[in-house]
Amino acid sequence: MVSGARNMSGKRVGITDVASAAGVSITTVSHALSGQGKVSDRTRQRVVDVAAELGYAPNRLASGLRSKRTGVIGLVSDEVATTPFAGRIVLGAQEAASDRGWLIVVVNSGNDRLIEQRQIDTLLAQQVDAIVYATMYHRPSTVPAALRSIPTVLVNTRDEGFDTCWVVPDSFNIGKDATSHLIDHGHERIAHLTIEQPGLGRDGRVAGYRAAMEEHGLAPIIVSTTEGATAVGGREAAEQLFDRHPDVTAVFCFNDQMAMGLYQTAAKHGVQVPDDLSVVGVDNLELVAGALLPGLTTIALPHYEMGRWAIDQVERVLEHEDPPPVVHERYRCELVERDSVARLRR
Amino acid sequence: MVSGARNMSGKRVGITDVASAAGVSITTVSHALSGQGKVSDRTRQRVVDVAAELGYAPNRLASGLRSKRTGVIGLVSDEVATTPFAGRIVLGAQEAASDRGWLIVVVNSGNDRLIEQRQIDTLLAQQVDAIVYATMYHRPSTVPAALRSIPTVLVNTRDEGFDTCWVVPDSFNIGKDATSHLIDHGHERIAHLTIEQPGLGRDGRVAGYRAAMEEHGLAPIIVSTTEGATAVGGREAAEQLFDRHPDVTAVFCFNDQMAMGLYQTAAKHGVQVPDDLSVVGVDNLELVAGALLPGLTTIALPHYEMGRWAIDQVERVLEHEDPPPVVHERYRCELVERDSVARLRR
DNA sequence: ATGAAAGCGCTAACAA
DNA sequence: TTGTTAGCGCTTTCAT
Repeated sequence: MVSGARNMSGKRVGITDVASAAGVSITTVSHALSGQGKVSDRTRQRVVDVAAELGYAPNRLASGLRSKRTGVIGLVSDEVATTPFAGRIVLGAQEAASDRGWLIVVVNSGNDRLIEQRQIDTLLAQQVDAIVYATMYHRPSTVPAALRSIPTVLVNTRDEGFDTCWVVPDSFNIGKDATSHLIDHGHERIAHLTIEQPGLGRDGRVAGYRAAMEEHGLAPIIVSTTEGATAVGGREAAEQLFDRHPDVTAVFCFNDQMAMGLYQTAAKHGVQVPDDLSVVGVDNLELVAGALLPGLTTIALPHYEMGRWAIDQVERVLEHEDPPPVVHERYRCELVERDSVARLRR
Repeated sequence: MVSGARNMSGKRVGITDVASAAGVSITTVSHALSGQGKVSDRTRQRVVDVAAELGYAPNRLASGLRSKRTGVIGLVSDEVATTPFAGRIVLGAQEAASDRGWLIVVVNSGNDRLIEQRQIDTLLAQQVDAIVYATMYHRPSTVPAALRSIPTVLVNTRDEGFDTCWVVPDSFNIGKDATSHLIDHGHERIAHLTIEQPGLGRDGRVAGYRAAMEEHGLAPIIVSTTEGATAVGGREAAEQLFDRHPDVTAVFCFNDQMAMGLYQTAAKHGVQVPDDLSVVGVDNLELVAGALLPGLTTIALPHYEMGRWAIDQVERVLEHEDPPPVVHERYRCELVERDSVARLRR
């Protein structure tokens, strides 16, 4: 039978319909379908068959009310629209939830504390089992106090004053791996294009870049912009770079969008990528890294994986009566090779 | 009081806690808070104050079970991650829902009918009040039969065999407006770069382009690619264009990504945008249209607005006992001017 | 192994 | 205007 089926009185098929059709009590139906309690195999099979035939699906409102478990997880994020990142986190969380028959309710605050508070209240009133709190950029945050009353997992962020599970990208190694990749290709005069504004992601990448350079006895060249991590910012930083350090042979950019700006400024100056200049970005935004010519070698941010990880942790917390130990994770990020890095010929 | 507050027995504050604290019955609390039934202003005020003080929020599971209204809307989409479009639709729906104290549950099918069916079953079991069914690209679809048992609004798509509200972009006028904009700037040899694969969005834009050209007695030049609506497809189509129609002075591209490919091929051929070639795209993807140099003039797709519209329709259907007339909408799309169109000097 | 009954927290119908 | 009572459709105790 099709889902959303009705019984003869026009109401959605309920547990009593199944019980009477199978000739058992509603308790037995509940037991047979949920796998709880003891039911003979013959009875169980009959109940399952009848339920399928009638197109029965338990009303999750009623079961949630009684069992205190709704199978709904709230996902609070600061932005869901400006970048495709949000989508990847949501998708990972969603697929992990779907595997367990759970649902994700996404709300977004637009970085407004009042709206955020209201949204969380709505989620709590809806009796969500847990909340995943995600920020679109790797940065610290102070999560609303209301989250302390419910299992919470943080994605892309952490809160000094709140001891709960979190997962972030390993920003230090993003910087180190990107830079090492360029060093491995024979480059020595390697610049880092970044943004002025401090942040967990930015600072980690800068530190990783410095570490890789120093490890090889190379002098770091850091150029930053106040324009933000966009193509415009990339152009601005690139102009500074070409002006002050015309001899660099490779550049590690804070993100793919800044790398796009660098491509544009390079073209304007008649500098060819990768022949005259090798470039590495961060994000692996298909829309940018995959679309640039030549394709941009970049480090992929593990948004999908972090979304999945968050739901794994939610399950771990919900399955254990006594709270399991709090876990933190720094995801190592993969370098995605395209065509923007050339071996330096000396 | 903070939300998610507990009473002295450690349970979440309930309606009985409020009732006894305010010295009234739970019915009166319900009436006072919901605005239903008759309650004196003094009593209402007292109840509201006490509820606020105790941090009470009604359990939406319990109220939904009784009232048959959950305040949760399901949003089914084929993709939520690959493009920022999904985000805009979700955001619009979400903000409209939030205005009404509703919640949006997003599920995505990844274009897999089986997964789609399962996701919809989960939504129905969760007793969502309505479902918004959205596709990421403007195309026809056959929605699952289960949606006929619940108020449904279609976004970016319609179903021949299912008479329900839908909203799509006005693709014909996208083509017509984009082309007219170029004609208004004095261009006459205007090509249209598009994809081979037919579709509501593609076909409408092609028709609109043809209409505008014919209206001005100009000969249409259509170049299409089998590579898909990406930068790669744009490059491929652009190569054809420069090869076969080197004299065009303006191009209307199927979307921003193809326009990006055109920019790249133009640069390779030493053709300057906009001095030698004017370009118009479609989508207004900030990541592309805003990042290209020069900035791309493009037609914005009304994803956010369609998301909001869908929730408006949901409300209209839910508020009326007897189903109100089915409504369809073709959103006229706005041209966003940047710097890729120049007046033709003859 | 199965079923009767209680009750999750609320709203709707009805009584006072 | 306020309160009493009966469920909403399930799961959970506790009998049998």
